[in-house]
Amino acid sequence: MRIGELAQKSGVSRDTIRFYERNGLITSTDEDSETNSYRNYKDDCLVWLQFFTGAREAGMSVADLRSIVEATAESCDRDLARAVVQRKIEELKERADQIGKVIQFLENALSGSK
Amino acid sequence: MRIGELAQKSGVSRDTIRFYERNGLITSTDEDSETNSYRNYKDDCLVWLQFFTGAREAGMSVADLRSIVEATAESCDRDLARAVVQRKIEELKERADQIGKVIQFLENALSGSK
DNA sequence: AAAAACAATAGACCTTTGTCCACGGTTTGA
DNA sequence: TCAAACCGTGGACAAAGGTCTATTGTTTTT
Repeated sequence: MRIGELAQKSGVSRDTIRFYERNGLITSTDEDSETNSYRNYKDDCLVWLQFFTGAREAGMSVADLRSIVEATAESCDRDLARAVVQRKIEELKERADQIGKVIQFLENALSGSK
Repeated sequence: MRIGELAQKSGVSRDTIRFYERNGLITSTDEDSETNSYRNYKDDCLVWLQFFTGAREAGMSVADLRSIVEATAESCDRDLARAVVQRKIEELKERADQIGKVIQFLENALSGSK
């Protein structure tokens, strides 16, 4: 599929898709190298983009995402991928904990101000 | 206390404290307006700064923090403050949920790649 | 075939969140 | 008293994450 379709389906703007691509988060092929230079995306790009959107909301950086994408590439060591992803999971859990603490603080503030 | 002491106690740099102050997160008084223009901070600034640090780690923006600070100011309506803080708590919970989803996705990816 | 819609690239621009620096005053300890 | 340590201001700089525009080329639609 072309970028417009992918953008529409994923809810991620064309510019952002190209930005992600420049940053190694997704890849495309040239759909027809003789006539145009349009990017062509496989269906799994859509899944990735949806993941990226959620992950960004969860506070992961583009660099984080790239390291996951890279580690899980076909060519890569399965154990390495596992380690990288495991590490990111740990970081996410820490962040979730931190959020919990902040919620606590705010709830205390609320009840303390009664 | 002066900015250096506050910085040292809070672990927040002087520059960042001034930055926060410019952005309405904390306030100071002029310790001795005749001789110098040094800022003077009350003890509760330390508590705020510690909260800010945790909240930033949790993904809250400086603007978020400012709205909390403003709403909870003495002069403000108690109910308004409650509403603002409640809203921020909701947002934090949403973020925590989002993190949970991302963790799920990553764990699936891990077990799916076996 | 002509217009409308879509795509590519390069580069400018924007916001957020700080950090660093230079320059000039103020305090403080030896 | 004199240097070291501290403080203030203003402004430059930076990195991240996009967004927008201009220009040009390709498809599609009518």
